[in-house]
Amino acid sequence: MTLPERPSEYDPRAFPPVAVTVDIAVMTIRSNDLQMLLIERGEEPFRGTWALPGGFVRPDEDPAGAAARELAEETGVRPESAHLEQFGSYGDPHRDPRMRVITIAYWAVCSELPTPLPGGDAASADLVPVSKLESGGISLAFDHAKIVRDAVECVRAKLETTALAARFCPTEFTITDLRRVYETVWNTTLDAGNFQRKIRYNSVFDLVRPRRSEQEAPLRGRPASLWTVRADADPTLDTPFRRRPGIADRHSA
Amino acid sequence: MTLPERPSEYDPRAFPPVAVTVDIAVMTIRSNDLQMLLIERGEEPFRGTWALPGGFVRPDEDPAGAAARELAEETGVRPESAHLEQFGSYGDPHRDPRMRVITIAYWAVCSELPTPLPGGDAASADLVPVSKLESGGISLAFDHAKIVRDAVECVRAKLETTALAARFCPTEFTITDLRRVYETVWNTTLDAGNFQRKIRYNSVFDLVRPRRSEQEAPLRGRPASLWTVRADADPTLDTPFRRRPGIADRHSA
DNA sequence: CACAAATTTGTCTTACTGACAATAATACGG
DNA sequence: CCGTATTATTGTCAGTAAGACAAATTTGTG
Repeated sequence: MTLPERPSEYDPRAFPPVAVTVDIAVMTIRSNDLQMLLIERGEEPFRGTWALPGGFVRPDEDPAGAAARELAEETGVRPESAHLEQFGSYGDPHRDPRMRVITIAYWAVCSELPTPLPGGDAASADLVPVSKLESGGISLAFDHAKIVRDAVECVRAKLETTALAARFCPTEFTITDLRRVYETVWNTTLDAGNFQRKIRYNSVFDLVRPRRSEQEAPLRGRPASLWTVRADADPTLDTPFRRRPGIADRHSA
Repeated sequence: MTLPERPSEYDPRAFPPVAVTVDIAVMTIRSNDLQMLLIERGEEPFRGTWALPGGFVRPDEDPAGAAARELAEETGVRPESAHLEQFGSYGDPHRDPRMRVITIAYWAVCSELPTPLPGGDAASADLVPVSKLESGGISLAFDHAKIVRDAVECVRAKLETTALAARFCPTEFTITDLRRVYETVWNTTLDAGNFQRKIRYNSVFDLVRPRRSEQEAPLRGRPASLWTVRADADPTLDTPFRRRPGIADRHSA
């Protein structure tokens, strides 16, 4: 059941107006750190405060389309080069002081985020380390702090069961690249040898070239082979990776 | 960012009206079958068609509150006796022929669902086997078929990592009760001995009484001990249960 | 050529799973 | 009281995967 049955309520204007928006938590790895794209609000309320990029769902648009459009408009990320996924809705009656706003939240993961341009309605845009957001070092507009927390947890959890980690990398990547993604996002360290084995066993990953090409990052040591993900989406891993609670924390040192 | 910055767009009435609803996929186990509570619509559109219970999010209400209220109103389930969880939003511009309606979808799991009363705005309400919904034997209003599919998958997946299965049972249950939940929801069979071991090892479950009390169902055989879940919520299992693809299908015979 | 720095492979121990057998506790019918 | 049916619980054993390391391989550099 979606609409009430009493005829008086058929008239949409009988209800106070509601706005529907999308907010997008775009994550990437930069300088060995999980970072999130935030914008600095140019208008009240929360002028000058950091917030998630987002915007209205247009009348002819479904939310997923709106998210893809906003992603392109505000971050310059081509929708097909990023993984975009809905993870929840936030509709506290007073989350926006101006009026009732229900937002549908998406997370996105991409490699090679173009340097953020202060386009759209944002005063400026920047990548912010997720660790700073989690430690409360940066306060966010509206209820975006909670949305960010939930988005990060979604991505962390999804690394366990799917090949999402590869979305942080270019189409071709080394196993070490992939391991660094896990280590960065989970903020932990993983044994290189054991990790190698898991990837190699997983039918989701494909060996592309036995040797990494030139000019790539580590100029010393044995060159690594290049791999890809077999399917386009984020396929589920044959055997999941589990985050172990007791693993040493890289930042605790 | 949640609202556009151009002053002309501050006025909510500049936007075509949008309605926000919640829809709830209530699941329980009845007659050894996973069943979902559906209502038969009493009004157009889709009069006489089965649909998920749900309704408007009121102006002063957050979506979770609306879901809990509708759950109580339309199914008689006390919110604290069920596990209610949001799992997605559905906002295709034409999912409701009358106007733009965005719905926030919840799934709920409970034991002992009171016999559904055709209250609220529904012509009638009934429990329907999920197998019938999955086989396409019953067609649903709006996009509720997809919502149902997603809800069932959410619950199936959540059985893997959390103690949600216990929500299908009364507070005290036997390990066999719990195993039947897994078997029913996943439509599979599990080895009783191995299942026993997993539950016993899991710190989430607590032995309550060494012997099941009288008058309980199986009047023959060795009586089973009673167990509970340690915490209130649906805590994550120490070691997850994995759905194996190749397990024998109980309905294939 | 020795060395450093990576990647990759190997070894060994431990833990968990799945299949299946054995034991324990109860009801019931003689 | 005894044997049998039935269910719950415990035990066994082989196969698989994980974690901790160690070793070998491949390259660049001095």
